[in-house]
Amino acid sequence: MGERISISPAATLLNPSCNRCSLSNLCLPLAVNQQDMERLEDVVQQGRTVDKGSHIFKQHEPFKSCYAVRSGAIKTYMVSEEGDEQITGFYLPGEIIGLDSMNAETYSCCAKALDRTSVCEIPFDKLEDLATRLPSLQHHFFQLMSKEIQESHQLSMLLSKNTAEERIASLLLSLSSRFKRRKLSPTRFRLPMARNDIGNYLGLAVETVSRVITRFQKLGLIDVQGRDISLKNFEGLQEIIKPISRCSNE
Amino acid sequence: MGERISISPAATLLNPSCNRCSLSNLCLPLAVNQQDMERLEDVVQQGRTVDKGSHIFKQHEPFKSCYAVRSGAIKTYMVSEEGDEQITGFYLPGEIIGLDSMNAETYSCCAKALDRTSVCEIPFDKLEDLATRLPSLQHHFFQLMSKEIQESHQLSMLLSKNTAEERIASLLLSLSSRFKRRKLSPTRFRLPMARNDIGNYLGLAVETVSRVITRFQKLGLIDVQGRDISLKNFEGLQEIIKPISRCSNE
DNA sequence: CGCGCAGTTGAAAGTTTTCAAATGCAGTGG
DNA sequence: CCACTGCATTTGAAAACTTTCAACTGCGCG
Repeated sequence: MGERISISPAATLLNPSCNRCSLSNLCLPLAVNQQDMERLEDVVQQGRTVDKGSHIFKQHEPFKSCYAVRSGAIKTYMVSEEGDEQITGFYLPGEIIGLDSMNAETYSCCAKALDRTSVCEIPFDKLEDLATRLPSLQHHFFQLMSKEIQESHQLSMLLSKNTAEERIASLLLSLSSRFKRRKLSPTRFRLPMARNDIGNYLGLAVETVSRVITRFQKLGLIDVQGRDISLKNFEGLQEIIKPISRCSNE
Repeated sequence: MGERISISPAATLLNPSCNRCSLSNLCLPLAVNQQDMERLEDVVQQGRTVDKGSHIFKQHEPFKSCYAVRSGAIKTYMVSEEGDEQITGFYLPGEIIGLDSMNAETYSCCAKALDRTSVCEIPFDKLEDLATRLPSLQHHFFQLMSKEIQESHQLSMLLSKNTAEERIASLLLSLSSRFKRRKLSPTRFRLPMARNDIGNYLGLAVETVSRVITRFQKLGLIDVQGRDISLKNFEGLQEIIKPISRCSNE
């Protein structure tokens, strides 16, 4: 299949004043000096662009790099022998994929662009090397990975204990907060993924996703037009999900 | 309640020849020189013992350390506002807990001993510090964390796509391979956790767990006596679960 | 303009859960 | 040492949520 990969003509996201990606405060928010900055730029290769539907990497390919999403959106998924996919995450600009493959010779999942997507490549060997010299980089990656574990645990919790409505409300609010983080509207956004993907990710049939979204619409919680969503009643959605809280003092 | 914590009188697991824990080839399999070894020993505090039912740490407590399990077994779980637990993992000797809290000021889950359990404490600040000087230690922790992400993703997959039978077969085989790793019998072992915990972890009602286990017994796949299990038909169990495989070439 | 896929909706079918209750096991105290 | 209490486990039957199957609608693109 045509995995069309091209180099973006101009690094439009670069901030010309310091030659630094405008998203770096999200994916690599490091306080480093000029010299370290240059080292970092030597490691991170900016500007690879992939078309919608193309892979950034595939399961079982040799693991070489992690990637930071610059624009677009990515889904990662594992494939079983029977051929069914399990989506393990959706990744938006400023987020990093490939962290789950750092323990192996090969990628443990596939990464596919949900839209036309631009990524920065972070070769793992160079990253490891630099991290030993840049404590803040090491610290940052420990944090990133730890966060990924935590989020995956929360997904497990969602899948294990929550109803279809709770799962979908939770996903919507997660997307909302991630858009907000990027200074975009937390209440009006376009879903980067198909209903199919939502269902797959949340362990629900497509039809269930559709029904729940329709129900939310009827309840006045959201307003949907295809993939365009606006959250009308934020608190209502929050009440649907069950937030994590303090450990019981048994 | 009574969180009785004591210091083990003698570090019985230490290998006297090199003063190194006999499990270190599992949790910290590093090729380091004598000097680095001493640094490492300065960081890892061995020999804290907790009674069955006691916590090693609790959600929302200040995060200070990760812990390596030396003996016994631990479950980690998150607690929601409503008070219901979600178990995020079972940890056996040679495995490390707390990796999901390295991105925050506080622990993101509780860790409770399923049996009388001994742990080695690994203060995070010292670990980070040493990791910048010991590339192999940094590498090892990247691997550990990556593996944890991967395993959590696989759990998500299990919860999202698989039936009760597949989930339980999968857990049994996971435990089996982890006992094998410790040179214990992979076919006969004692479950460290209650049926309740299994159900919680796998997103099933206790009753379902009980029924499936009974069914496996009737099918001749396993032989159960309370928590003592022997896997009679290993291949049969493997056929029940759907293994991960190569990415489809779409 | 029509094909094709994404999304929606309805009704029946299935797992799994919930509710209820019995049984077993273990630690406690008499 | 045994009865007792409490918790873990098992089992049965009904209820519930979600899935599956089928069919229809809608939108984007060639």
